Order: sequence, then structure tokens, then C-alpha cells
Amino acid sequence: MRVMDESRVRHILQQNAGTPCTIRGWVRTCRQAKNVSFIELNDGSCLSNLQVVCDANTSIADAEKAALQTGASVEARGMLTESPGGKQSVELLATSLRVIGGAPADSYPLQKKRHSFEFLREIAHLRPRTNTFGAVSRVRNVLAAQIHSFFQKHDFLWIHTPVITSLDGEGAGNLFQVTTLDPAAVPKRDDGTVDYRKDFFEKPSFLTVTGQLNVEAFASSHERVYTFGPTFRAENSNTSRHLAEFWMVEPELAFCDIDGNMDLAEDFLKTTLSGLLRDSEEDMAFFDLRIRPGLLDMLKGVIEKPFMRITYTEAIAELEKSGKSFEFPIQWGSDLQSEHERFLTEELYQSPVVVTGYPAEIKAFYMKQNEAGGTGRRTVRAMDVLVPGLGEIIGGSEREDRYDVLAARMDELGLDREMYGWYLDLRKFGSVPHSGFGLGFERMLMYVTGMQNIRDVIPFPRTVGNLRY
RNA sequence: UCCCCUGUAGCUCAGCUGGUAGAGCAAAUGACUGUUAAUCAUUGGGUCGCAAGUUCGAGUCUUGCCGGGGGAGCCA
Repeated sequence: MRVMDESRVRHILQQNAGTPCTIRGWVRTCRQAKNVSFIELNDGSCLSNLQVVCDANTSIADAEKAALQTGASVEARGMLTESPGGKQSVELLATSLRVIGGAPADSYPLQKKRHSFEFLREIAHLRPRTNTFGAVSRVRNVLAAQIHSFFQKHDFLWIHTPVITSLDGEGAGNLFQVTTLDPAAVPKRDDGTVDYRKDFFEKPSFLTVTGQLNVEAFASSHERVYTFGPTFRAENSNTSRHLAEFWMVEPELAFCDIDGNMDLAEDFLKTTLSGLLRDSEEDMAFFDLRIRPGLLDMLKGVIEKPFMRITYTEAIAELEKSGKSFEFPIQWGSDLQSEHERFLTEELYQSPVVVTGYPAEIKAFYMKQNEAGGTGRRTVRAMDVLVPGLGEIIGGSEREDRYDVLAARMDELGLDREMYGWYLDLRKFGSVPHSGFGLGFERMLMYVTGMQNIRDVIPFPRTVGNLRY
């Protein structure tokens, strides 16, 4: 089979009438009359189908005519012609048509009608053949490409941080343990605890919850680096926004403070979003039309408006003086709830907002501490990027680069200095101010597509109590 | 983990205060010289999630279990 030719629907639809074509794909719908049949073929290359027209001159076996049903794979050869129909400019007038694999209509689950996303989740192996999930798959690909392209253009190195880790105390949720021990016969030490010396790594091991700590080592050598890979959280959270396995993007930048970090995050979002709108025009128009009306305007707003930048303390003051009654009361020291985030981005500023200077108590140990100042309130140089329609899309910080301050904070939180010895070393040898952020790739996909459930923007979702395919 | 909703035909759903199951779409067959959510006609299709209970009688009421969805918390 020729792989590098351009006999794919998205290319064929660009060609002029009179071009001979061969197309392979799957039947979306089939309308048959006595002397003419219309078959809509989709090959996943774009949202549009190619209409294949079969008439009396088309060579097709009688047995295969009956197999021309929704879901069947076919190959059609013929001539591209101008279409008299209104919904497409060109169509393929077939000289021959061959059914490669049939799809018995009485058992093929996908029908030529709308299906609920809940139903499609139960046939995750077939949903790539639907309009919506086909578009999600293409947008997922294009967005990933935009992200790589953005970083590559700015001289960032893509670092492949490990999936298996020994660090279990980062505080980013529950971990999946990785082991080769037989669960039915776990080796024990004399005191009854598990003898991990017999395990594969001779110590407890886990799936990573973040590549950040590892990638900081490379920021300390290559200055500009990022991770983009799978991440695992064993949280028992059953919501439309959580997965046990998801993909995360984490840039890390040396010689960069919190302000540079905010500049990077803003440029990152604006550049990747506008690249996506440029390169996925047809699919994005589909989401705007069918999934979330107003989506394109919302995204354009993010691209065009400068991001508002305020401190956590200012945000609390604004929320207090708003006079609005929130379900969760505002109080300095507690985290912003999504209702608060929505108020800031959607009502008060009506633009993306970057909030910095969060209380140290509600943020991770590695974030750089600010000077206490007159109020005695301890804050860290964290930043959350909030966008209208979603809330937090990016979370990041300037990292604590002072050895003594970091070590003291770790002691305070009861973290094992020994285990984090290498991480502390980075502050011992050639330490530099550095910053970075994390972005949940599927969360961003939900945002750009308007899809409401995170399980519908990843090919095969893994969630609590649910592992199929 | 907590709260709420829900499970009836392949899909989406209706089925009032308990009386023995229905629609639209899909499918099958036929008609139709160009359709595009094709149209028209005909036909088939259901242990009403599972188990127990109340009752003369349960899709409908009760309890338990299982599945799905939404929200909260946790977070990305």
C-alpha cells in the first residue's frame, strides 16, 4: 500500500474536477436509489466526507452492493467531478468500488444518527469513527504539535523524564505503586513490614506524578527545558475533570523569575491557541457550531487581550468588596474556589487573570518564599493562570533556589532530606533563580474543544474502577 | 470519599395514584434517475439492570447489589 501519496479525503477535496482518484475509507452513510447510490466516505484525515457516487457504469460486485453499509471499509476509484449537490463542491464519480471489510448493520453499534457521549465511551474502540471524536483526535494532535513547536522555536529541549520514580512525598496526590513482588506472597522483614529489598528496585517505587523535580536538573544545565508525557495519579476522584493517567506539559526555565514565568505562560497560551485556530480551522468551527457555541470568540479573547496580573492578596480584597455571596466564604489563607476564579475572569476583569503570591501553606514546598513584610503573612511566588470558561489552566511558580530556605521548609513539612538529596544538590552547586509551570494537556483540550468530560478528549480513559481497552 | 439524579427495543426516551409495554430514530424487505439527518410503504425487535420482598397482581412500591451521569472535596 502506498503510504506517502495524497489519496486522502482532505487532499482530494482540494483538487479540481477532472482528477482521477483512488480513495480508501469507511462508510459513514449510504443512500441508495434504483440507479444511483451515494456513499459518504471518511478516512479520518478531516471532518468532511467525500461523497462517492455509483451509477450504472460503476463496476461493483452484486455481493458487495449489499455490504455497502455504515461502517464498512471500501476502496473507490474514479474521477473527481463537480457536484450538482449543494453540500460539497466535488465528489468522486466511481468507476469501480470494492468493499474491503463489511460491517453488518444489525450489529454495528454506530448508526447514522447522533449518539450520546456516554454511549460512545462504552465503545471506545469505535468512537474514533465519529465526527466529534474524530475532530477531538485531530485537535489533540495539532495542539500537541503546537506545544512542541512553541518550545522548539524558543530553544527549549524536550526532556524525557522517567515514568517510574522513588519520590513519594511531593504532595501531588496519591501514587500508583510499581512492584514485581507477588501480592499473594509479599516478603516480610522480621518486624512484619514489607521487605522491599526483594522488590525490583530494592526499594518502593511509583509511577510519576510530575516530571518537574527531574526536569529542574536539566534546567540547571540547558537553561530551557520542558516535559510532555504521561502522568499518573491514584486519586479517588470521580469527576468529569480527573483521569488516573493523563498528559502534562511542564516547562522549566533557568535564570527566570516569576515575572518571566508569567510572560512565558501568556506567550505560550496565546501562541499555541492561535496556531491551533489557524491549523484546525474546520474542526474548531465544528466545535463552535455543535459542541460549544461561542467557543471561537472566547478563545480569540484569550489570544487578543493582555492577561491581567494581580496578587492573591489583591484578589481576596476584590472578592471581598464585590459584595457577592459565594458558597465558600472569602478569607485570606484559603485557596480560591472555582466560583471565585470564575468571578475574577468572567465578571470582574473579563479576561485571563494571573494570580501570584499565594499563602505558603496552600502551595508546594519547592516554591520560592517571599519576604514576610509588614503583615507577617508568608507567601510564595506561585502563579495560577485563570481563564474565562474554565478557571485554572496553568499552575506554576518560581522555585526556591536558596539551599537553606528550601531545606528548612522541607524539615518543616517533614520531608526526608536524604530522599531529596539530589534535588537539594541543585541548590548547592551553581544554583540559579528558575521558574516553571505545569499544564494538564487534557484540561487544555477540554478548554479548546468545549468538551465537557475529560474522558472524551483522551483515546482510552483510565479512571477509578474503570480500565478497559 | 460524600451528596443528588438515573438504569424500559440497537440508540434517545415516554409510560400519572400498582392492572401485564409504547414513540422517534436505527435495522430488514420493497419502491424511487442525484441524494446529503434522503423520502414513502411494510415487517421484525423487550426475562422493563440484577436479586429478594410487599401485593390477587410490580416497569411502577420497599430493601440490597451492580452500572451510568451530575455536583462537592482532592487536584492537572
